[in-house]
Amino acid sequence: MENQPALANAELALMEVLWDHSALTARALRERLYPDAERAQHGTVQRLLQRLEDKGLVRRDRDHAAHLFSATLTREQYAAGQLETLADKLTGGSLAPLLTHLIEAERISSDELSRLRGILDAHDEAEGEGV
Amino acid sequence: MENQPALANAELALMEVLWDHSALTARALRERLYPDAERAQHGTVQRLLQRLEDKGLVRRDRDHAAHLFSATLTREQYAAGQLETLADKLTGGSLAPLLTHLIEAERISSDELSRLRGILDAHDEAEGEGV
DNA sequence: CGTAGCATCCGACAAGATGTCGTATGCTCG
DNA sequence: CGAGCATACGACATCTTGTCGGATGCTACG
Repeated sequence: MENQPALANAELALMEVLWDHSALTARALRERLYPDAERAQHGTVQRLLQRLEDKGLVRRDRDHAAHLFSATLTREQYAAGQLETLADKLTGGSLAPLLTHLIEAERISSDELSRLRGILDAHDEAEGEGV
Repeated sequence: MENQPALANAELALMEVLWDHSALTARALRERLYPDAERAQHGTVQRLLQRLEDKGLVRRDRDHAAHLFSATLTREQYAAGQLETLADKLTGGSLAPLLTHLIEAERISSDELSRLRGILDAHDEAEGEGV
């Protein structure tokens, strides 16, 4: 409901790394993000990390000399949140209009379509078992 | 493909008006966007309109003393484009992961779910008739 | 204990996007 | 022609983002 804020390029790039490696130090992050940097750029990473922490997307484990950083959300959770935000802003929270158009405009492969159908069906089954 | 750029607040507000009224003059737009403005703010609307035109989201009919402005995309088209952009950025273009999470997290009402199912089914039928 | 070395913290800044104006210029109609 | 309204557009203040650089802090080792 609180509409996850969108991430900018460098922030997203950093999150991508965190999504692929459960917990990393700022140094490890820097090595992956700026492998061939002349300048240290360690400050840059710290800054990004701090702002991401402020936004609630990164958790910081202070129990080590060099803090360990990890994502608070999975990529899928973040993505789903962005989708909700989008729907809230544009279609009153409803996903149907978005999907409808994408399908009608033939922008969704049949593979993808059957995958979606599979998701709905799977959910139906779960439904039967009560929550 | 070309990833429609996202719209900021004032721009989106203006598009909302255009989506509700096929073609309007800048003046009509201003009256709806800033109904109780002290200052004229006509320049602001013109500026927004111009930037939106640059982004390709607004079309301008110059055949009248006061140009007539209209949206080049429907709200649904724009929304669908945003959804695609989102999927491209976060899930390699695939929608399934987004939907999966939303459904599993019970963020989609059953109403919405049957609507989605309806969309998929409708598409199946159309399928049979060839393109 | 002192200090080298690496981490964190945080102020600063440039660049770009946004929203807002003000003004110059242009068109139309009486 | 001139009034009145439109458009064109430069200018600005504000925000966000990405980047540094330097101050401060912690740790480990001689």
